[in-house]
Order: sequence, then structure tokens, then C-alpha cells
Amino acid sequence: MKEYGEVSHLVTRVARAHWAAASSLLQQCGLYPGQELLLMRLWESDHQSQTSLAKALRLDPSTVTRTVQRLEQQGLLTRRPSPTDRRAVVVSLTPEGRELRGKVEESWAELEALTTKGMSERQRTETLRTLRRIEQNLCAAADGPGKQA
Amino acid sequence: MKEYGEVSHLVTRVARAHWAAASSLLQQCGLYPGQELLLMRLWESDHQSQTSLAKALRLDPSTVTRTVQRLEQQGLLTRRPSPTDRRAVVVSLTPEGRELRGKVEESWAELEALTTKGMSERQRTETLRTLRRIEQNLCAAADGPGKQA
DNA sequence: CAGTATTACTTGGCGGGCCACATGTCTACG
DNA sequence: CGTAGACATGTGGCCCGCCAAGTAATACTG
Repeated sequence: MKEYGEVSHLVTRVARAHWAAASSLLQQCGLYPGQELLLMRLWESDHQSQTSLAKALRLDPSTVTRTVQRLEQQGLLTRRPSPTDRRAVVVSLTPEGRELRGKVEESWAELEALTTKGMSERQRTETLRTLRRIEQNLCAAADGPGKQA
Repeated sequence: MKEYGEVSHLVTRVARAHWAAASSLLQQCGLYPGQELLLMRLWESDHQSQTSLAKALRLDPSTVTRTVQRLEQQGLLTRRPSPTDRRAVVVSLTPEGRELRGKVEESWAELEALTTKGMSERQRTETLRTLRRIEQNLCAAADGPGKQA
């Protein structure tokens, strides 16, 4: 074998290429990759705390704080103190944020089409299985290094 | 279908998980993900210009500049003006940089093992094919939007 | 040989992510 | 009731990557 870590190398390259593609497509929505994921969570269920967003997206809370701040500056969402928990912040969509949904979903559809271009339905399913497998492998090591049954 | 862009979502998550895993493993070498790729190029062939590194790694030249600066500060490589082209800089490994190779290869082997854990040789090959396919799809769109045959 | 591209590299700016640390709030327990 | 420990956020610091703009040097052309 001429190379070490072939899969890892590819994962790295695919990640960057995918990011670049997302970046380019999302530009039309005025977003950067990552921001749309947060918005998607809100479209799925509005009025969430940053913590729940962080958990859903598996992101560091500080990352959510900053992304939310930026989206707020763009007028896509609002941050209000939670009435029941004065530590927490409730993140809610603004009309603008809600309106962006269509555009973003279009961009993501394009991104998906681009990513899976030329794949048969069977190949696509196989791809999903493969990626899930890798994700599980990596998360298993990160989350429970030997723990839980 | 309950989700849009399933493959894209997975690519994103896999990318972050893989980055995190690499980060953790590379910590033993005192490196951050990305830096090891540059060193690998040098181990493969020392004394390169930043431009050739950037091309090989498909990175923005400015990214290479900064990564090289950091690796230089760590004493892993040196930057000397090229004798033949006064614009260019020749990046060369220091003994420390060369010595690090073993450790990094170990870490990458671990990373690869982690990523492909539990896969049969056949599955691994299939995974490589899938990832290459995605990479090509994405790069084709980025590089030549309709150009070259 | 002068003049205009081209190329190599820097720096500044912007984002995504992460970690560590500080702050204000619950919550649970004695 | 009071206090220790868990929790939700915010900040500063770092790194990776990108883009845009700027500088210096080389290559190409008339």
C-alpha cells in the first residue's frame, strides 16, 4: 500500500470539498455553512434554548452562542430571556428567518444532488450506510471510551 | 422522506467527528489536524515551495503560509529563500520535523483503524470508492463548472 | 529594453469549532 | 433555609480555511 490512512485522507478531502460547495450554495442565502443547520433546527421546532440546539447539533455551547449572535445580527432570529429559567435564553425565528427556509432548502437540495450525482438509489442507500458506520465508529470512540455496555 | 439532504448531513457530521478524533490523536504529537498533512508532503519530498505544497494539498496559499509559520515556530521546519527564485520560499524539515514522522504515522494508523473499525477488506474498498465518488462530484462542480470535456 | 502580465507570498478580516474560565442561576440535600 | 454542585451562557484564545488586497520578483511581449 502506497498510502497510509487512505480513508482518513479521503474523509478530510471530502469534508473540505463539501464545505466549499455548501459555502458557495449558501452564499445566495447570505449564510455560511453551519448557520443553516442551526436554522433548520428552529424550523423544525421554534423557541429553543441554546443548550438544546447545541445538543441537537452536537456542537459546543460556545459555538452556538456565537452563531446565534451572528444570526441575530442578521435579523433572522431573536434571543429572549426564558421566563421560566433566568439562566437560559430562548432563541426564536423572526419572520425573515422563517422566510429563508425555502431558499435554504433549495440550496440544500442542490447540495445533495451535487453530492450524490450519478448515484443509483441503491448506491445512495449504501452511501448512507457507510457514512453512518463511520460516524458511529468515530463517535463511539469519542463519547464512551470503553464505558457503557 | 423525513429529512432533506441526508447524505450532506452525514458528511458534515462525519467530518466533524473525524476532525475531533484526529485532533485528539494528533495532540500527542503536538499538532493540530491539517498540520500533519503538510508535514506528510515534506516527508514524501523535502524542500518544497509553499506553492507546491498548496497545490498538493489543495489549500489556499495563505493557509499554507500560516500553517508553515506555526510549524516553523515549533521548530519542525525551516523557511529559506529560494536561491533560484527570490519570490519563493523553500520549506525544509528540521531534524525534529523528521523525527516526528513515526509518531504521526502511528497516530494516523490509529485514526484509520478507528474510522474503519469493523469493516471487512471488501467494505473498506467499497468505502474508498464511495468517498472518491463524492469527492469527484464535488470537485467537478467546483473546478470546472461546465468546462473541460 | 521597457511595460505589462503572472506568480509567490503576506497580512488583515471573517466564519466555524473547540477549550478553558468566569458569571449568574437553579436544584438538591443536609 | 443555606450552601454545594449542576447548568446555561458569555468571553478570550487558538487553529483551520477561505477571500481580498498588497508587495516583490520573475516571465513574457512588443
